[in-house]
Amino acid sequence: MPRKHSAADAPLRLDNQICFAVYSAAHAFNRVYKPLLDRLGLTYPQYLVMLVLWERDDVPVKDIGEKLHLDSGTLTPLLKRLEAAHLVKRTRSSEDERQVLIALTPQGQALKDKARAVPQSILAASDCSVSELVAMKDEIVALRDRLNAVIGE
Amino acid sequence: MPRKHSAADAPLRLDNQICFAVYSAAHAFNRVYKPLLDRLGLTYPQYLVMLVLWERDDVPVKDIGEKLHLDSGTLTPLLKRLEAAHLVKRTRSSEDERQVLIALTPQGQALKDKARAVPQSILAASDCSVSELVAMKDEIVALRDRLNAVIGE
DNA sequence: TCACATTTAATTGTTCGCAATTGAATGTGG
DNA sequence: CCACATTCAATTGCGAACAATTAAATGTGA
Repeated sequence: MPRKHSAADAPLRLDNQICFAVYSAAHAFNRVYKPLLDRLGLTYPQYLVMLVLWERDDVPVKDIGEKLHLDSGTLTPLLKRLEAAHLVKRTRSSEDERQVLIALTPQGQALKDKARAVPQSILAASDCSVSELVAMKDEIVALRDRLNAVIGE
Repeated sequence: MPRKHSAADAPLRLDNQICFAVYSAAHAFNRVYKPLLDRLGLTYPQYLVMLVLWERDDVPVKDIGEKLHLDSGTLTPLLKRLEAAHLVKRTRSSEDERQVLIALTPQGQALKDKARAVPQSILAASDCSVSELVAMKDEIVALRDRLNAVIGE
């Protein structure tokens, strides 16, 4: 009775790993987003930062980091690039000089209108109903939060 | 009737984006994996390459790239680091000298036994039944494949 | 056979992502 | 008031990830 794989190896098989499903799905999203975001002059992580700022402007770096689960080592250079692109302004808070507040420029605000086309294109590319996507999103978020709970945050 | 957000903005809200759910879940996985893989001396992408090689040894770089959706720009330096760690051997194929074949060293093979503990720890961290995880994985893979179909691969 | 296209890795340059450290500003206990 | 810890952003260094290019090997058609 020949077997291609040992049963003991099943947990190590690539196709059985949910982490690889998530990892490769994230890269697939990135590739779908790329041509859309190129038109806005943004990378995907930059787009995420803009999403945060379009919801609430003039926030410290730390708040952005908490929402996106990113630290200053990632955000500081990214925000400097957004500033070089004239989409945001970085200013030290006068109340607390440790903080740097990130505010949208008029161009940064204006980009929001062009960005509205993006979620529509992604929905189309997903080839899936909105309700299915919402259900999946909620499941994935729940899993993510359980993982984050383990590493204590 | 004051509203915090315009309904027209709903598609742009961070928490409504499945892509961000996937993106942040991938990073959460990475953080859970990190202490486990540190013990093996591997990064997460290196672990993925080892998973491929533990299933099938002595494969060209291109095959690894197709399974993991990565290109030579990512894999070449990664494989050189695995070679420097004495886990793999890189040799030009004699039949087709364009190809570089990746083979496990005895140490690379031996690492598989230490790696068996990893999926168990991840399962525990997920705080979720195996059947639920399998169902989620299949959904995410299906979504990923639909996205990949759009960008043509 | 020979020009030409294709395939395969490697290389270069840019941007993330994170650990670890630094330095300045702020908060706190004695 | 002052030593001390904490907070916050910036910096440094390393490892992905990918686009674009290069170079060598191989395949193909006239």
